[in-house]
Amino acid sequence: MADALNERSQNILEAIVEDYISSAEPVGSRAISKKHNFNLSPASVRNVMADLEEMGLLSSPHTSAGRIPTGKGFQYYIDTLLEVRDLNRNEKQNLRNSYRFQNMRMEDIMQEVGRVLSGLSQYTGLVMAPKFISTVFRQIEFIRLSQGRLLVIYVSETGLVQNKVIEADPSLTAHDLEKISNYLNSELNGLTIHEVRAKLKQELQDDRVLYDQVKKQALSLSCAALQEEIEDQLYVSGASLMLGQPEFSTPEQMMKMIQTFESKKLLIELLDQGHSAQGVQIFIGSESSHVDLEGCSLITSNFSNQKGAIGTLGVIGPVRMNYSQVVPLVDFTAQLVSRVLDREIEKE
Amino acid sequence: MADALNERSQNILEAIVEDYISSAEPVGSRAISKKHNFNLSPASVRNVMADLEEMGLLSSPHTSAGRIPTGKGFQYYIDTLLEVRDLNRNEKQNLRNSYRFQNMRMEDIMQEVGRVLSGLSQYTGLVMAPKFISTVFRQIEFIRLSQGRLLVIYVSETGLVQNKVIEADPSLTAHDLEKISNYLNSELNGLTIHEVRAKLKQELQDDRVLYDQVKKQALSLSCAALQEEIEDQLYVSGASLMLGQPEFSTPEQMMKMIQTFESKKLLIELLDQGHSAQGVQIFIGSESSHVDLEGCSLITSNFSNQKGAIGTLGVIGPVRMNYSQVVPLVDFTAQLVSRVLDREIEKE
DNA sequence: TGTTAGCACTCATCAGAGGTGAGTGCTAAT
DNA sequence: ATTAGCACTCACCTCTGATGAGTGCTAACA
Repeated sequence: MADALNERSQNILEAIVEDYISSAEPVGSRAISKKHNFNLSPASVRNVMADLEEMGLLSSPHTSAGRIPTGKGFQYYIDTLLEVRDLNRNEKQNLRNSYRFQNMRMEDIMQEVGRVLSGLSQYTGLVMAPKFISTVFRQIEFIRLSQGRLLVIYVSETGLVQNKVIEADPSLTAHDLEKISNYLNSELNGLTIHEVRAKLKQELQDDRVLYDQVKKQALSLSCAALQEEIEDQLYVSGASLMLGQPEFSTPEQMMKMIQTFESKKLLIELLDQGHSAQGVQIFIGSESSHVDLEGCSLITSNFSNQKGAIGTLGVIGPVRMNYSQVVPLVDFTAQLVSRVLDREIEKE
Repeated sequence: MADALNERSQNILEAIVEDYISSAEPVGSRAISKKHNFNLSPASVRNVMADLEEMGLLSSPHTSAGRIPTGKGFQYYIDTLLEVRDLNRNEKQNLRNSYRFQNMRMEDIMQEVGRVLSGLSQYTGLVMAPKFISTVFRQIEFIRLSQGRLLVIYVSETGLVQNKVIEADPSLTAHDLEKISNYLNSELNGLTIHEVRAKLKQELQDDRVLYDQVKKQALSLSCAALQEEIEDQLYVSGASLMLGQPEFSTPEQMMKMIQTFESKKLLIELLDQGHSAQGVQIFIGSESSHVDLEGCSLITSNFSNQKGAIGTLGVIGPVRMNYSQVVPLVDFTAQLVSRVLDREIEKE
């Protein structure tokens, strides 16, 4: 149906969307007929506009204002009109130079990526670290805290360090713990947490385990340490840039926006949705999807290393976003980060 | 000079400040003479107000509005009029129950404290983790990344895990690293980073070190790992509550506020200022101090364990803050956190 | 039949005018 | 010393009319 647009309608829709992207204001028929040389009078443009409005691609805030693209209109623009040009060599090099990953911890890299995404796009940058379950086991350490509580430190293949506290048999000595971690480090090295869990489950069913004290303790400890999910880590950068956008300029909208960013829950949910997809994904936060992100668009892409640890990064901005600029930025950055993750792994 | 206030002036100033705290609106003479039974006519109150204004404790936005306390006025109120009542047993127990520190990582505890501070005060909660330099050495681990880069994991006595990446001789084997970390773990245990540095410096000057390969490598690695500062960790909770305050309700002020919170730099600076003090401290962000925090007040207190790892927590809100409620909250929370830090240390 | 000029109409936005009320400072009476 | 009385100030609200951008419709035109 929407594909039934003839060329002229498409051109006009495109012109309206692009004008609206740069002005944030309703677009009138006169402006379209003038700026873009279609050789059409405003009246003709108006006719087309009326058709587009009927199809649900445009809307007018009130009778005597111009037209604004609807969510559906943006969707159509993105799906069929948007041409994403690749970055040229120069731009790629510039982007590479923007990132300084020398001797950075994984956390810092994530944060830095968010900062640069935000800085270059002038919207809000999001980076979600690789999910715990998809990371590859590298090393585990146990440190005794008081009262039978153990600090577990887990390091993934990519150098991501995570820790949690678990309850444990208070009679375990430091020496026991060392033996246990040595055992686990040699047994589990190179497996994803996913695989680790499968292996643990299998071994626990093996009766012979019962007779090997170290192995038994090791299994029960690692179960406690690795079975549960570790909270997702989301880095948000440049939230204040969002507040500068005219569509979020009222105090109420600002409040809502900051609250949404602060809780992170909704953002993580959204980033998760694109988690299995390849390449750049675009979500348009229309009326249909979550209320709290009405008027927002999210451009994301996954990054991963060769062993499969998958994270997601992206940019969130107003629906009226400069897609032709942001899409390649997100795309190339994801590739870049993927390469950095691979670099972290020691080639042995 | 300001202390030359007679009792009536003090009472009126107090009334004005408290009315203003609860209403956020200029306070008029009529309201004062009515609500507080001073048995004074509005006209008399006005006379006193005029005096207080002359002294710089009050100001009027324009001729026909009421009076607003100035920064100096608030300062006076805090210094000489504010009575901070202690929490009673019930309130203390409630507060204790608000915090759930069971099996939490240090990071989570900090975040949770921020959340609770913010939730109970309805302002913005701040928690700065103990400074790296003040923490007590517990354990260090080295993990090889690619290209001669080492991941250093440092665990403090309180279970705070920090990591960084350093360059290192690529020829070091995993076995070497284990020997080195074993050496360091036994040598440095129980020292603050401050003391560690002194010890390293001393040992490096000892010629005999040159002949002990392990010791030499250990020293050079630990220097690289522990010499530099690790960035301060600041947890900000409930920034959006700040935006709900009428004094920051314009879009511009909201933007400024969020930017200030986002960069964290200024906040860290401020929290640092009270870092050596004992007990609750109050900063009033008047015109004199930083522009970005004009109209804000900061209530902080340090927390520390017996070994001296010092962090800071607090609440930031409008100058027009409910000091009599927030001060005991901050105070008692700091005590609570201190006790939790001590609990983390294994009694051996 | 598609295009366009012309025209009446709509409606957000802005500036100015007038009214309202909270609050003040001053003065004179208590 | 305190206070009642009063003129005065000024932010705030509402009403008004003017302005102009933009629309929809109709009739003329190629």
